[in-house]
Amino acid sequence: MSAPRSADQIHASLSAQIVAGQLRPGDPLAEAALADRFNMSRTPVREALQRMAAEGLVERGPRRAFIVRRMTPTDLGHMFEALGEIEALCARLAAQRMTPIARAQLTEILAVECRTHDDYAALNRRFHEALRLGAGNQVLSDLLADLNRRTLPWRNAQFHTSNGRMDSSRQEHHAILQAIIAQDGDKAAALMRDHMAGSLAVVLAMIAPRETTGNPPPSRGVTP
Amino acid sequence: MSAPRSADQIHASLSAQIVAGQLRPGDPLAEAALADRFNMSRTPVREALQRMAAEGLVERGPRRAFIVRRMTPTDLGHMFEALGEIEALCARLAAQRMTPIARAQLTEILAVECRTHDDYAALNRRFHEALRLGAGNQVLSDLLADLNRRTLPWRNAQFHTSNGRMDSSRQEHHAILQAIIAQDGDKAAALMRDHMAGSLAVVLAMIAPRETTGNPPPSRGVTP
DNA sequence: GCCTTTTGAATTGTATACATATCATAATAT
DNA sequence: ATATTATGATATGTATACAATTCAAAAGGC
Repeated sequence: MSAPRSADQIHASLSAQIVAGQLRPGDPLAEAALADRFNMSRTPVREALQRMAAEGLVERGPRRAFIVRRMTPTDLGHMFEALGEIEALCARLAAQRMTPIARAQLTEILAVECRTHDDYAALNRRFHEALRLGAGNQVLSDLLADLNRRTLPWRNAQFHTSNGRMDSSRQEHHAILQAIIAQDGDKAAALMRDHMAGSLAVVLAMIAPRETTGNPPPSRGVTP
Repeated sequence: MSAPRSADQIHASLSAQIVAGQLRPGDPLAEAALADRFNMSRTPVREALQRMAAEGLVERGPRRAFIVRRMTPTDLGHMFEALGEIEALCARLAAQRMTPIARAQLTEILAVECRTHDDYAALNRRFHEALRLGAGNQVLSDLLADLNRRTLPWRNAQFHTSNGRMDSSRQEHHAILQAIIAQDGDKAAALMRDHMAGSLAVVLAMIAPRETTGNPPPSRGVTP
């Protein structure tokens, strides 16, 4: 059996709280307080925080204390651009490389009916995941997963936006699917770029007015 | 003054030894031995190793001991493909965004004469660095820096290859420069993709015959 | 003879004590 | 009154002791 390592539990718990918005950018992460809260010593807490720092989820604040990572508007723009471009790159590779079977599975994913936001979030996740797998590059897939995790605290803001976004997002997914079935890599990439830009513009518009290095509106639900 | 932190020193030292080939893939990194070698306790050694693990330079071996990261041939292919594609992406963005001044500086970099391999390695580094800056995206720039560090142990093998590669690499650089001056993003990206593929094919050809999860030939000099 | 079980050593994971740096507060001199 | 310096508290950085786990080797049963 795999031994339960304390540091891993802390890492998972803190990461989840950060991406869920329960811990917000700028919040302090004092070692002693966390050790007390998890009923553990500072050592595994430090390990978890150091790993999260390397992953870009937390940063150093005053007194070299760890704080939940803040983002300048410029940082957010760069991160979302990188996310969109690499996702577009994966779409192009997927169009070139997916097997007929994989294309059929991708079609199946989009054929599922869903009404609630949670349903659609799950569908959306499956769609993008299938595309990442279809690109056939583990490194790019890992990069996307990382960027997704790091932007999740900010993307969750999309929940409150119009339901219309859900419908247009779905149409864009189908357009991308058609391009992939046609094995038109450039078109798939261009469509995916627009798709990501559209969904992320909503986030930026919601975040820009607020102070950006501070706290994004806490909420649940993801609709890229 | 900034306090000298032991963990940072160890991290820098070990990272340098790994990318330089003095520590080779699969080599064990026992905590006690390293602590003894650096005349420090295990705590900062563990911190350095954990950060390097998150950065992808080391991995876990038997007994959960840290070892220098190994790579399957598939992993290497994925990593080099990701490197080439993102570099191409940056070239396209740079073509769209570089100011006339930045373009002039890029031209200057390529105008410098150089005869030794070290000279050319420096020129090459400056060229790619200028392009990353020109893309104007810190996140993509960081991603490239990471991928470069992680592939450095394997790319160093290129040193022994023919001098002809240096000349053709130089010609490819000039072609990319022309595309950027013409602000032709797609062409710059395509040229960069070919450029990276060409230089990395040399590495793969040299590595493929050997056992790939083991050790790359140790050497110095980089010529992407 | 081969497989299973047990036992042991060696290494990593965790806890705690101590050292050190950083920031805030207050006191003092100008 | 303001600026500067001293001083103290609080949090992080490091060292060391202990616990737990893992792998290997040897002993025993089939």
